[in-house]
Amino acid sequence: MHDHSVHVQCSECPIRHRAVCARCETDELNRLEQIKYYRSFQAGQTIIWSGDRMEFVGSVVSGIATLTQTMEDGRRQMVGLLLPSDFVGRPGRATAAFDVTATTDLVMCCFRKKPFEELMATTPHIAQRLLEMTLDELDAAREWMLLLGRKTAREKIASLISIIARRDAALHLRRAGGKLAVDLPLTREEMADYLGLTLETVSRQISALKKDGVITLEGNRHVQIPDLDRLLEEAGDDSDGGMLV
Amino acid sequence: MHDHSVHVQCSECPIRHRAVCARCETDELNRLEQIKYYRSFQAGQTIIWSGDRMEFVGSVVSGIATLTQTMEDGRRQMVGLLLPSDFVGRPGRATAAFDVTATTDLVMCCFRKKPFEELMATTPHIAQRLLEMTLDELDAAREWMLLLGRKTAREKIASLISIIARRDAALHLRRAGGKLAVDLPLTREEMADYLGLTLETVSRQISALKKDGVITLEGNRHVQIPDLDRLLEEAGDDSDGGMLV
DNA sequence: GGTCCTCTTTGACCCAGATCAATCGACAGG
DNA sequence: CCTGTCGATTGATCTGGGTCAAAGAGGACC
Repeated sequence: MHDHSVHVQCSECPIRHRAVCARCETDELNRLEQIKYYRSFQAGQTIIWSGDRMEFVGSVVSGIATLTQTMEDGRRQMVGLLLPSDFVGRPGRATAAFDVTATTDLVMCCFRKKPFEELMATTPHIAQRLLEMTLDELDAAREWMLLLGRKTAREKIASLISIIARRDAALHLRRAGGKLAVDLPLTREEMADYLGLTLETVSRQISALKKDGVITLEGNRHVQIPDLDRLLEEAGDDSDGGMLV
Repeated sequence: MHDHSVHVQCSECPIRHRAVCARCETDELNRLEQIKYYRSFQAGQTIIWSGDRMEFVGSVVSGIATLTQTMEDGRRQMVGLLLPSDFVGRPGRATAAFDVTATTDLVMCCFRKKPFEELMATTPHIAQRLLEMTLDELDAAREWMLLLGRKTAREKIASLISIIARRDAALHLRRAGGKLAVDLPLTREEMADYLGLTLETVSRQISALKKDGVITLEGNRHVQIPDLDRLLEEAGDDSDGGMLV
């Protein structure tokens, strides 16, 4: 579909970011220059919240946003993690029984809903592309459900790290000389919300994985993976899913 | 969108089924008479399994099918429940890291993949309709994730019952005189796989809900709901989502 | 009737992960 | 320098739901 292999700074985006904005470079959506605009959010800023409606659809250019659902008593479950190139928003009727929050400073490439819908109706490509992306997300959600329902805390942590590593690899981010490394873009608490755990358990399991040599830590966020197969095994994934070349 | 209010026997389907086949009656997909065919599966029959690919896309006419993911050691998590009018299959490339199994005798309204894809490319309506449905499924998956990650066993059971009740209501199935009742289409074990529990816990929690008067049981499968609000409260859902009427 | 067989219920016990609480490190401001 | 804040770690204890085991409740079939 896309060729994500470009590493240079995206020339179109008004801000600086680590990875090239794949969406901007190659996507069909890019044809829609007329109705496209960029929007920045600060870390911690809520973009929409339950009951409210989002007036745009768009994709993440840089930074990270999360979708979370919250119960009355405060229990929170993350239901979506939006990394660069991910799409949010629902053409057609409103969705949004969940919050969308920027966890880092965030730039999104947005399209106003109305004109976007009109364009979608006249351009089969757009709807098909969007369907493709939504189906990918649905697949990811289903793997996530397996994780939430059946995996142990240790497996959940290992899965999360390998998921982020996979995403990074897909965007051709850091792949420094054989040794695989990822930056966890989330706090322990956010990881806990992602995995359906408490932050204490997350911390303990990360420590355990470190002690067992599955990962090494540098600071709180930077994780090195000496042996990817080992990590995938810990994650309980039966297939590597062709993660890395 | 659809008008599901018809109660009569669907005149198009070659088989008999309780509810009208909403898809057959009103859907755009129905225009595709030429490439449409019906297919029956026996209860327990596996339709596709991991690694295999499904050669068709289609929607459930009658009966129930499940999508499940299985880990090497046998842990299973249901990731999709296909009730009449639900759609399965992925136009474009193959997905299917999960099994699709008929849990009851099942009839599906199928379209061969190739011609369906071609039709989708020329008919914007189809792709948009499919996108709409996929987004609905994604929303459902996200609520499911909240359930799996954060709800207690009791809340999970109450949620499952209310989800099935909602689905039944949407299809205008049984709504006998004020008192709401549903048939659980799943065994205790299947419910457990749905909810990320064990079958023993499912059984215990159903007994507990019965003892507390939230539901009454008639046989193993037939559940009466004397007070819907009470059930929704037990489910921990903050909104009734306009469930009935 | 009796005997499988599958699904379900119930009991007893245990453990993974939650909860409560203390401590630590990094960093910002005064 | 001290102090406050925020995130992370670690310890002690508790508990919801898993595990293991036994028994009940229908069918279906002989």
